Amino acid sequence: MASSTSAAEPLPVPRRARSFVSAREVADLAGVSRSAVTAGASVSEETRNKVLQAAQSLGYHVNHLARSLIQESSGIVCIVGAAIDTPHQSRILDAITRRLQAIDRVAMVINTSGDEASVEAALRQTLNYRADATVVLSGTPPASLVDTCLRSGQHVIVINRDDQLVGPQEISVDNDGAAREAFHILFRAGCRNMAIVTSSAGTPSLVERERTFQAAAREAGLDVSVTRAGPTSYEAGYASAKALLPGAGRPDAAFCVTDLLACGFMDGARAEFGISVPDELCVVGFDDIEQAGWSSYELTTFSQPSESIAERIAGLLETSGHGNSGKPRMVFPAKLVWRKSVRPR
Amino acid sequence: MASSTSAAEPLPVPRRARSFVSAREVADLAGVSRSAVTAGASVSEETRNKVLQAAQSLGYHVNHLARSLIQESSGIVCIVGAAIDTPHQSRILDAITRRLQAIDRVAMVINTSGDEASVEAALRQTLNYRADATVVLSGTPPASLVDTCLRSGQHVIVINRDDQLVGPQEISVDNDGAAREAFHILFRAGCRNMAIVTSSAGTPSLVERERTFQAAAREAGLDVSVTRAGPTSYEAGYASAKALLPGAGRPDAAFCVTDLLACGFMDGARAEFGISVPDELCVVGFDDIEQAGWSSYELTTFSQPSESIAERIAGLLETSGHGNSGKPRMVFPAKLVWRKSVRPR
DNA sequence: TTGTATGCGTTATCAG
DNA sequence: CTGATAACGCATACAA
Repeated sequence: MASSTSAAEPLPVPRRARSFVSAREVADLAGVSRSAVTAGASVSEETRNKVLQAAQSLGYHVNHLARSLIQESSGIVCIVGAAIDTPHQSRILDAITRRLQAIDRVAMVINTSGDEASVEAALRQTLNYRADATVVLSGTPPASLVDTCLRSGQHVIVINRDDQLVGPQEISVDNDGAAREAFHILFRAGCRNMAIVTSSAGTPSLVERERTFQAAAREAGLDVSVTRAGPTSYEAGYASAKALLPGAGRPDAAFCVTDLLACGFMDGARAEFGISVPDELCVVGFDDIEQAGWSSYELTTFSQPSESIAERIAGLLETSGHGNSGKPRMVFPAKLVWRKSVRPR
Repeated sequence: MASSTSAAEPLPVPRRARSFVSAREVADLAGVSRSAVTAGASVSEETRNKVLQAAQSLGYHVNHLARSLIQESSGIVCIVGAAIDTPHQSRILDAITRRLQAIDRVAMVINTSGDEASVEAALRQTLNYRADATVVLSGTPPASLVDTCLRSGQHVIVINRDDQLVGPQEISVDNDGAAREAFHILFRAGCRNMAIVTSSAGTPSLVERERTFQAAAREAGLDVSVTRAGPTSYEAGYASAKALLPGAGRPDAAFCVTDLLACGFMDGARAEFGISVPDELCVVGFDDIEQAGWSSYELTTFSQPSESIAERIAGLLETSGHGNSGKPRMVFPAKLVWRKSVRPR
């Protein structure tokens, strides 16, 4: 300890109340050299133990911030997403954060659900904290965002966004195949007057599902109606039912591009018109959110392989050199989950 | 390019492919001093513009990692939570991340849903990245976690955990008041044979709701049964209904300590026994998750003020000195949301 | 206003 | 194994 009463001392360091201890202090307490603290294997058992004990008693934790200054990797991965309180998005966020931890990365989540102005500010965080990569979940697409990240040489991974962006690595689900399959199971169920229930959001994957379903219908010589009652929500699904199901030429089937829409649609059909599913109306959803399996819905839908997507992200992060090159776009199949909202056969 | 064939060159700096630009480079391009780049106000309009333009064209972003090395604050806030894919938890996570961004902090989320072993590892991240604070959401309680953080002088905020921990600042919801109110509305609805549906998780707030409800019943001279069919989930609620509702002395009311349990319970009651809610069975939930408002449930429940909690957290972070002292525990009321799962009057 | 020095806690390298 | 030293990018203080 320095003498505490010497008044003449300049005391150059204000000695702010640092609560974290440095490797230097550990070395001092252990009575070893500074290098011995962070040395990997080249230390004797005894030295190692002294260091460990000192670190333990002082509560030492490596400062990743300082480490990242020199190393190429910060260990931080930014997850940019909107509507993370939504069943599907929260599940994928859950899967990603778990995976990330498993490979010793940490997730920094940027919520773009706020006002659009804050998106820019939020994005800056990604760069400010020198994230190793940025994962953009489907949703409101901050178009300039991806570009800015790429310009800074960041690793960008984009999920379920089929835009023509070059640079980012893309992971998505086979929306086309699923939409086509959705049409066929409805067709085989005998439905000939189908409707598409979607939202006004214009999310790429949603648009694709709509377009492909419509194309499949056209090929079969069928015309389908499209309803857009608002954002991608339960309420919009309910409102769609209210708007679509009265009248004479009531549809006998609905392809809801999202389970949330589907749940709302089913509830609207039942509560407002007493329609029975699947006897009078068949419904197919997308995402396989938890609620799709609840006994009030028993919704036939397509599951998004959250775990596989998260695993893939982890893989990309681990193998990636600095470039975004090499890996092609990855498309996962969306597996059909048969429940009871479509008549069998 | 350096000559690639000169064998004698020491080539001291490997010059790794740095993708991020430093303040030095901005200064060089702008033709100003290094200090001028990060200087706040003491810079001429002209200099400022040159700097801004250079920064823009180079794609410069301040390195928070380096900055945090010298400053007291890293701007990082750790959110530790389990089951973030759950309606209630995901909503609160959503609220917190939004608030945090509004006050220029960034959320690092640690998912403790994985194996218990990873919790320790995850916790270390908090310390490693020198987070300004750690917010522990209700859920699996890593007991030692809080302690370790506090020992490192970290700011710890704990939500809905009424343990006797000293040190952390606590934010919670008035579980007692709500549970008591739940009992009384069921009592006033004429119910005399009540059941509590809870989980085997042992989460502090859930335990409190159960205990208080039971106490209120006892005061009124009533005996209530308690069912625990598993974790805090829809399935457990469903299973509880299956276990509880056959038999002779079937309850006429259930207080489900969570909306997820309540939804499962209602579905079980209807699907397995054709019981009508609220005519034959009244149900009260807790959390006011989105699904509680869906027309298949119309669940009477208590809302957790996610936004207020998030706001409070932001407030604590902004005003807090280094100590955890001063602020008392904050308890928010849980507002009753009347819907249709309890008979009126 | 600008240049320069110093420190933050690491990692990496090298001489003893 | 130890000690010394050079980065890393920024902030801060001080001198020009």
